[in-house]
This record gives sequence, C-alpha cells and structure tokens, in this order.
Amino acid sequence: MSSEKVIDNIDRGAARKAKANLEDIAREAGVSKMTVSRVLRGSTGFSDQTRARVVAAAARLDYVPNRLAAAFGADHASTLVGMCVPRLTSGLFGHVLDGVDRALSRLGYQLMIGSNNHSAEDEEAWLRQIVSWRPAGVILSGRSHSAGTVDLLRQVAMPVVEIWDLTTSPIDLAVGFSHHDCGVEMGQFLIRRGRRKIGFVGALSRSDVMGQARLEGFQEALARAGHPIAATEVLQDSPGFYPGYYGLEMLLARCPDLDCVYFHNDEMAIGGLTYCQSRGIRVPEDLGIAGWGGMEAASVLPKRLTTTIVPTTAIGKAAAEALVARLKGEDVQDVTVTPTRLVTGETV
Amino acid sequence: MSSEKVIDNIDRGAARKAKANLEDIAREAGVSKMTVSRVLRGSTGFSDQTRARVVAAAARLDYVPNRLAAAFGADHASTLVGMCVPRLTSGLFGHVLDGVDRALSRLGYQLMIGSNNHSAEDEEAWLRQIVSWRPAGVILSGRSHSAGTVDLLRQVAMPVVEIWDLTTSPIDLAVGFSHHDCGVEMGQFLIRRGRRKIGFVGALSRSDVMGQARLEGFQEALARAGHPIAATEVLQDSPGFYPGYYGLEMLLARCPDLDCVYFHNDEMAIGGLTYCQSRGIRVPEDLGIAGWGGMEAASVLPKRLTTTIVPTTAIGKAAAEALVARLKGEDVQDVTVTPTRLVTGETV
DNA sequence: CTGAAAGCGCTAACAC
DNA sequence: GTGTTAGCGCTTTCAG
Repeated sequence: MSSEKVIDNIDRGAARKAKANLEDIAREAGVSKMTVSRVLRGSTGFSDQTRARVVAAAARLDYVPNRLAAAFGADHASTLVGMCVPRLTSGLFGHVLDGVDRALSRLGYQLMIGSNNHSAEDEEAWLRQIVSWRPAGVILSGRSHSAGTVDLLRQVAMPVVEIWDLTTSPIDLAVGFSHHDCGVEMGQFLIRRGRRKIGFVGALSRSDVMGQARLEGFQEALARAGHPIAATEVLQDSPGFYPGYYGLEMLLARCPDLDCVYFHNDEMAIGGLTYCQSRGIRVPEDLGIAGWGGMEAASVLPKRLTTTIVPTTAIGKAAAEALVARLKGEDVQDVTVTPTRLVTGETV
Repeated sequence: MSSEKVIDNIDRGAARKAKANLEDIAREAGVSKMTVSRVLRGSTGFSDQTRARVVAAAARLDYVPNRLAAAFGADHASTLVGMCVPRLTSGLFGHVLDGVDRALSRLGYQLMIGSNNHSAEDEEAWLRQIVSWRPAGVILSGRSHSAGTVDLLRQVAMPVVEIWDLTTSPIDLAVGFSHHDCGVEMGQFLIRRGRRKIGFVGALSRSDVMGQARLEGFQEALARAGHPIAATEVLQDSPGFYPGYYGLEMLLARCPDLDCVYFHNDEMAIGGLTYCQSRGIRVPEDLGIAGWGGMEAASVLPKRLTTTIVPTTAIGKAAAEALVARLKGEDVQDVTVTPTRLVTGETV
C-alpha cells in the first residue's frame, strides 16, 4: 500500500523519495517483481488477468520507470544516444538535429546533444562526459577527431555514426556526402557559365575542415580548367550574414574585377547579395554569386540563389536509423551517401 | 591487474565488458574503493602520494566513470538536464539551445533534448521518457502544458524552468518575456508611425499559443487606438519564408488597400518583403512590413527589417544558470524577465 | 508461465 | 585519512 510507503518515508526522515518501484507494484498486484518487470516491458505469455492487475497497480501508484537502474543493471538496455554538432546556431544543423530527433523518438531513444564549434578537443571533452552515461551509441559530425576520441570510441565499442562529410574509412558507420566534390562541382559549373575571374569568401571558424574541403575542391576544379582562383577572403569569424557582407566588401576592395564569387555558405552568400544591392552591383550581370547549403531563405530571395542543396533532414534520419539498425544487429551498410544537388538559381 | 580481468572475461564467455571500475583501480593502487571514489571526485584530505597513485592507476586502466551507477546510487548525483523546444529547425531556438548548451557544459551538466511542435501532448510524451532517466531538472518552452505534464512534474519534484513566455504562475522557475506585450508594443508603434489599415500574416502551426498571444496583444493595441486590425491571414503551416510570401499574396488579394502588415516572425516577414519586391510594391512607401524575433538576416536585408529583437542566447543561459543555482540550493528568483527590444528598421 | 537470488558500479553513513 | 557495509531498482539467470 502506498500509505505504508509514506510512513516508511517519514520514519526514515522523509529523505527517500516516495516513488513506487517494481516491488511496490508487485505487492499491490500480488505477483512477483519479475512478473511486473516482464509485463511492463511488454513480454508475452501471461494471463490477461495478471497483465491487467499489474498495469492497473502501476497506474494506481503513478509508477515512473527508472531507466537509470535498467540501463545500469543490463548495459545493453540503454536508449541514450549522444550527438555532437559543430554549431547549434547553424540553420543546416537544426534540420539535421530535427531529422535525428524525430527518428530516434519514434524508435524509443533519447537524444543527448553537445556542440564543439569545429574543435576536435571540445568534441573529445564532450564525448568523455557522454560516454560516462553509457549511451547506446553516438553520432558525430565531421571526419576529423582527436586521437583520444578515436581511442575512447574503440574502447567503449559502441556504434558510432559520423555524419556530414564522408571519410575514406569511417570509424564505424558514416552518412553524408563529399564536401570536396561539392566544391569541384560548383567550380566546374561556374566555368561552364563562362566565369573566369572567380573569388571565394569564407569564414573558417576554428578548424572547419569541411568548409576547407569545399574550398580545396573548388580551387582544384578552377585550376584544372585553366582559370585558377583569383582571390580568397577568409575571415576568422562565424559564417553568418554579416561576415558575408563585409567579406565581399573586403574582397572587392582588393580585386574589383572579379566576375564571380563563391561563398562558404548560403548565409554568407546572402550577405554578399545584400552588399551588391547596396552598392548597385548587378547580379548576375556584374558579379555572379554562389552559395552552399540550401537554406530555405536562398530560394525566396528576389533572385534565387545558385547553391548546393544538402539533404539535411534526410542525413539526420538516416544516421539515426543506421545507428538503431546496428544496435538491433541488423545488416547496415557502412557508408550511406546522401547526394547533394547543385541548383541553378538566378545569381550566376 | 587488468590481465585478471581479461581472463575473467574469457571465462565468462567474453560477454562482460572489459571496462575497469573503481574496484579495479583500488586493487591496482592498493587502496579501497572509497578512497578511489573520493579522490576521483576531487575531495580533499589525502596524502599526495595516495592521490597520485590513484590517478595513475585510473589512467593506466583507461578508467571511464559510470555515471549511470553514480546517479542510480545517489539520486541527487544526476547531471542530466532535459530540454524541450517547439521546433529544432527554428533559428531562434537554435540560439536558445546554444545558450543552454554552453552554460550547462561549463557547469558540468549534460543536455537531453526533444521537440514537441507546439503540442502539449508531445511534450508530455517526451517528459515521460526523460523523467525515467531521473534528470536533475528540465527546461520547457512555453506556458501551456497538459495536466499530465504538470502532475508528473509535481510528482518527481525536480527543478523546472519554463522559458520563452512568462506565465502568471510558473510551475517553478521562469525565464522570458511577454509575447502579448510584444504584440501590444508593435501595434502601438505602427499606429504612431501613422499606419491605419493594418493586417497580419501568421502561420500558427498547431497550438502555438505564444504566436497567438502576440496577435492578440497586437489586435488589442490597434483596437484601443481606434484602428482595429483590417485583415488577418493565418496559414496552417510552419512559419517559414515561403508561407510569408504566399500569405502576403493571399492577404493582399483580399485586402489590396492595406498600408502595413505585421508578420508572425522575421522569416515570414522576409518572405513578405520578397513578395513586395517581386510585385513592385514599394516598402515602406506603399506597404509597411514588420516582423518579430530578430533573426540575423533581418538586419542585413537591403532595408533593415522593423522587428522585435528577442534575447535568445541570454534566455538559454539564464535558464540553465537558474536551474543549476536551484539545484545547488542557492537563492533564485522565480521569474527572470529578459526584455525584448523593438528595433526601427527601414520597412515601416 | 512465474519466482528467487545475485549482481550491475557507485556513494552515503558510519567505523576505525 | 581511510576502510567497511549496505543498498539504490532493475534485469539476468536459473529453478520450478
């Protein structure tokens, strides 16, 4: 009876919480702890009466299961999944998170998040905290990790999904695409469109190797076409609208005769577009503008932005599903490629 | 010795994980489990030698603490904090999350997130999952919760911070501002600017009572000024750029003589601005445009958007800090008001 | 189909 | 300053 429990609590100085546990339910329903455990977890093979009695008793006692105890007692019972993203304020990663969150909650898992601002050290620090909660698996963003991170992941031997950039040899599972190829594709496209004096504006906060990979692919494509990149402006800032605006201003001050600029992402490209508008630079006639990422705003601009659309939500969903499939021992392919799509807007 | 452990594992069929625990470290360092526990948690009062031996042993065995066990054994030891937001894809909430994440990780807590798309039922479902992990506290968005949510929160008796909208009587702690007042303030402002035929375009996905509160405050202010709202267009959609574009198109089709439109948020307002540009409607001469939220893009537009800036990151930080302060038994004020700021741009 | 016993790794409380 | 004991709530294993 719950009244016993209350008295018990008072006797113990009211220090213990009055929460019902499996044993309380067992007593209330006149069965054993184990029967309650099995019924509540949805096993089969009970008389309907037993099941009903247990369920009723649990409801009566306002039972709140204790997953801490469950996961502790049987370590494969954890339904915690950790995920680390570069920046929580990035619109793109918001969509990735959303994809992960929906898939995981549908599958009965809980999401723990952290951000590392593209720092491998911060990622490791986050991982050490998360691992101490014995999660079922983790999702990391990017392919560059510290040695400590890799060691720790091997040691704890849980499923790991690396998303966003495809690596030659994933630690375990990977979902994403090649940033390098995004850069190559855009470089080739701009050349095909007749652009010849092409610049780049970026904001490679910390060690954003993925943004770096796009730039490198871009440069390679331009060089191969015989029109190597004319100028780059890489700010030490976060890749937002303002930096795009000022970055373009600075780049054009140095190199006024550019005919096209590729930006680190759509936010920056939109900032650049705004700069052009404020200075009377005609786009695409005087200057072509290209972005990357495919944020929603890019397609409602007066001139639709030429950019690369990244399947953000799909990546999140695929990552979560791959992780869970692996947990369930199902066959999973190591690498899932989620293709990006270069969309021709009106700005190049 | 770790070799014993390995043999032990092999004997047991290699089913058990080879992870070191406090007892292994104790054996390795020649002290007791408790000493190890105390040293590792940073208590004071040990010979430097003991401390050094323990730390060395832990490092040698690649010890990974088990917080599951710690939180399970001593329920106040949980450093898990749950947070539920309406939408993970909202730019504003990305910044709130960032504020929470930074503050919590600095303070040694881990963040579990979920989203509810403004549905109180989804929030309750999420909370039931989270509560089973015995978190130290939770952060909820908004002031409208299901009865089940409120019951559960009372039952588990942990700190709760409601953010974003201020409620008359918070469940526990609250950090935010009044959405109603945001609407009133903008209404009064537009009247002062001489606008008289004012409309509204929104996208009240599900039961977004906070967006609704802004609209109500707005309508009240206009009515009090003798110029009640002329028309509203409320889409059943998520409040993004496209809906802003089409929402304005639909509104103007019905009411071509409006002189100003207030939007549900900045995304929608920017969509509306794009519509104006595409149709040759001059802003602010022919039509005034006002938004809400203060997204970064709003201030790099060719014409800076008139909007209400919400201190997103500050709200997240304050929420996390209030929660932790309460956990530590410090004095915390129940309600923290984080003022918004109406910024006059060039669109009204 | 159901129950009893053991143990997961840690910490609180108390003993020395 | 350091060790001993008990127990958190659940699941696994094995017995019936």
